Amino acid sequence: MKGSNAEQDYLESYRPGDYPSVALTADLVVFAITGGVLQVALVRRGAHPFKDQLALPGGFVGPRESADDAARRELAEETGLDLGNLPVHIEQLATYTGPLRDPRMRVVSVAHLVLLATDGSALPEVSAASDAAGAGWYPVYDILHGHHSGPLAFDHSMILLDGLNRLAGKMEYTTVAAQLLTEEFTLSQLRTVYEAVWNAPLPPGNFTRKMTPQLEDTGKKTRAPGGGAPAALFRATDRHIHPPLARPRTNL
Amino acid sequence: MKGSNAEQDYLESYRPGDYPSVALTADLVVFAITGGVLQVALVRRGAHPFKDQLALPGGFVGPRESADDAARRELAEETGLDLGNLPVHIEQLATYTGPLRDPRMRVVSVAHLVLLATDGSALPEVSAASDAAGAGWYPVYDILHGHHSGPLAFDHSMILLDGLNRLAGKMEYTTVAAQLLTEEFTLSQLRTVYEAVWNAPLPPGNFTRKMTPQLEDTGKKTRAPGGGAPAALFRATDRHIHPPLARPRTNL
DNA sequence: TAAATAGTGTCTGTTAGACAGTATACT
DNA sequence: AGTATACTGTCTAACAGACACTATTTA
Repeated sequence: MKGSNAEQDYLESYRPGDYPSVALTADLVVFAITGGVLQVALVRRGAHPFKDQLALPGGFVGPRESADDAARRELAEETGLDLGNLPVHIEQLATYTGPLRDPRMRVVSVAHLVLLATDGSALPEVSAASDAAGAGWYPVYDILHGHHSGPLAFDHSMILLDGLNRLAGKMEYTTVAAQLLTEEFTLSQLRTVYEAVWNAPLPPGNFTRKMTPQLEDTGKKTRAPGGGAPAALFRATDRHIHPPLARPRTNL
Repeated sequence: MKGSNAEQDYLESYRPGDYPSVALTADLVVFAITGGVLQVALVRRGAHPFKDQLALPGGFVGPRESADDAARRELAEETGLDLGNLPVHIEQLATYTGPLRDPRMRVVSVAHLVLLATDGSALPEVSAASDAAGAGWYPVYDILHGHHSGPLAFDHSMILLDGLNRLAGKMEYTTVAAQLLTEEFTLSQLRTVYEAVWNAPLPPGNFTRKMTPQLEDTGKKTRAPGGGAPAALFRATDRHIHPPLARPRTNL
């Protein structure tokens, strides 16, 4: 049943017109931490529809790549970051299929959640994409509140909110938060990530006690930057936190 | 900037050939409980590729519907169930975009997790789909182990596994498990659902104590079926369980 | 010395986990 | 009566939450 006859057989089983076709894009919700604030990478649209409004970066999925491959390629293209070197966390978020979400034509977007590693102070370089008049980092909670910006293009505000909720939820029971930091980090830095994403303060002492057994101790210590004791450097493990870390009331 | 000129403008901004197009399907991971065992609805393929192998039900997303709408329509068509009446839980699971997952052409599948309400004994009716030679319910863990069946068509084994993991994980911190039962249910029935999905026994006493405050008490009681005290009937709420219910070692 | 940060100790209230015990119904 | 199921009580160990306290560094 596996000769060329059978092949001929099923290759005829679909004819053009039997099925609707759609354009497929990979959209990116790229998060990074700066100054204790959760930031998202956005581009400003140069063309209609939603001209001059902010949008998530993204682009078409090529004929021979998966959506995840496309997400990696787009990330490199739109931000100039090379994923080969940097430890970048990418996971599929959700797929948005509303038939009218793009007025031009049927576009289905597979959204991806991307976490960039930073040392908590310097932003990773962001270069403008070819089809965007500008690109930059924006504080997530400001964008979601619509401060100084207005809504995002298409249904990107909803995608961004879904991305934030995914990240915030996953941080309760995994150590994903470490993906927003360099390979070695202190518990203070990690706590800063939690506070930035959850938009709520956490008591330092209890945070240390809860997280320490979930991480790998490198044995190294930091030199204290502006006064204070040197902090131990940890490395992330893929452990599940059980029981999860309790999240305070959401401050969105 | 919003006149018909601008409209003309952006309608020209994409020409055929600028972007690759794909066929979009909605695939269903339909779960139900019978006899304390988690079952999944599968169809047997009548055509190549993967002829005569078991597959998840699904079908093309129409030009004017979202993937979620298509999932609801397919569920009604393939199982003969009317979702207007029954309380059926549907949520998007993930999207599978590997360029070679269907040898005939580029097919992107948005998988959905579907939970059918049963009383724990009778199976919901399943009628064969038009393009499938047979349809039925199969124990999930048997299928995943490949007992008496072999692997599923396409990448459907992975989709099924993802669906199981999503459900099992969500049951730790929500009351989704109640979506596999009728509107009013006893704690024993709910515990049966947990045991079927997690494939592990749970101590009845502690389960009752943990779950009772998460549910709405109807005040009613069951008549005891085969000896034993009458059980209180509860209704599901959308509460988050905090802290989550601990899951025993996975028995997959 | 003063200030800032890291990390530990301590106390209390809550809960999981284990399991015994009691209550209620059917056969 | 015997049995099966529902539910509550009890005990212990572990943990969260709150907060004080010590230690180590820089200015």
